[in-house]
Amino acid sequence: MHEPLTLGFVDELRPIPEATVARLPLYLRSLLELATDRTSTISSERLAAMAGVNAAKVRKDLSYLGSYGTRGVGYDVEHLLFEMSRELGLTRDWSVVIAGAGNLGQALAGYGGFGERGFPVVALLDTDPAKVGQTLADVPVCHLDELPSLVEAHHVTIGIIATPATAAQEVADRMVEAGVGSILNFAPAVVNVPDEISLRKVDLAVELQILSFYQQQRTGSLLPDGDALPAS
Amino acid sequence: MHEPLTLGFVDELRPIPEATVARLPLYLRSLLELATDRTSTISSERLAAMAGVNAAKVRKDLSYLGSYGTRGVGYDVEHLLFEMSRELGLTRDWSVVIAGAGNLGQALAGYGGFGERGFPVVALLDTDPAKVGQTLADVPVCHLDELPSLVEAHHVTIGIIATPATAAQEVADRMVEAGVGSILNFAPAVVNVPDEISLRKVDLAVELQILSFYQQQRTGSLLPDGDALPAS
DNA sequence: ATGTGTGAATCGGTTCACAGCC
DNA sequence: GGCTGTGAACCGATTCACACAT
Repeated sequence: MHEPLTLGFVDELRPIPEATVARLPLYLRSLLELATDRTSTISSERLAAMAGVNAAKVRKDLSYLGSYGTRGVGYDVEHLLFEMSRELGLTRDWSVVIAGAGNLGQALAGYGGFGERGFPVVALLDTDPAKVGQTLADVPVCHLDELPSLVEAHHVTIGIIATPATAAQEVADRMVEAGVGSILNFAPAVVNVPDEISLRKVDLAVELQILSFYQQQRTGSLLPDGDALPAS
Repeated sequence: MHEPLTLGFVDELRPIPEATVARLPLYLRSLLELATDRTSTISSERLAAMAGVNAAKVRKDLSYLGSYGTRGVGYDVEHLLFEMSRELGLTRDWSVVIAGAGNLGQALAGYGGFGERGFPVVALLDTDPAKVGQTLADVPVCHLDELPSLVEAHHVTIGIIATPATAAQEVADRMVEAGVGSILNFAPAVVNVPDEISLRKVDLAVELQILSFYQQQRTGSLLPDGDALPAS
């Protein structure tokens, strides 16, 4: 029984838990707010309140980045902001393409939040000849076949899938083939990618169905006929 | 303040783990696919492959719903579909309002996926007088002040927040006040709601930042100067 | 006195492995 | 023989609680 020697690739030798990684952007957002407020120092307690988590979690999470706090005082906002941005890889831009120039794809392209936060959208991709060549939300619509050259020209690292479910796997395959290293999938379909590619998914209908479950639990037994709450 | 030890409300006496609830919609999707294929029976192994999880997880998850499988055979697709729909509360429609008639709100309203799956969007809400009164993507745009009457008239149970971050908490408060029981928040802000309200969040920028982290880990050490592959 | 950093305890969820039923 | 259902083992993540630094 031998360890598969630090599996994967080299990696720096700090194993930041996945759950922590998922929260770092929350802290980052809070820190940015504090920075514009000219707040110079923040305690785990207050940062926790801002990020919507508890203080113990904040301290443990931040400790994975290093010992950037000062006992009895708190964390220096600027310094923490810097270290966290570095850790998250936000000291540079990461170019993005969005596959699927439909409703959702266009909205995502037009959603200011991306470019501003260091994720410039370099193209929308579609196969519909009526769409290719247009510029929607300031983003050129290219044919999906252009993917490899776009990736090369703009050093695209992230692909967003906003196509119908049926096209999702095909598009993902082509993204991986073209050299995209990370994929965010909005299509309601399971997509498979090689282990070395990062994949996250957001399924809007699934989110509603989860809410439906809990709603059902609360109202279900009381209201067989699906009417609203009786005024308490 | 009458909190019985079994926290919350009565509930049926099976405690379906949160992680399981979040996967049920995935199974549901797979089962719907199977049903249209006229497949009558499915093993945990095959269902797992379709849903992108492993077989042990499928069996444990499904066992929370009841013993609906047949040893040596598998699960009856139709029956499982029925039970799962019931459990998820999908035997009835749940009306939805979307706050924020901007880019994202409009896209969500136009996203066919919702209405089709039992979540009719009854209104977009905004405070911009230029938008109120229009019909976008077949959905009427109403003033946010209309929220209480809309909730009452259409038995709205789910609110989607697609406003700027600054408006999110205010909108959430008004939704809760109006009687909405579940909220899906797309705004990049932490919103607080009472314990009895279900809240889920989807933050697009956060998703990209998480991908950025892992991308960084892989390429980071190799490319001190922040440029991409030394092609060209 | 205050608030971080972190081992230790705990919890929820996943995986294993096999008994039980078809 | 094949596949489900489920205790038991395991693993990652959360929470606790306190020593330690300022």
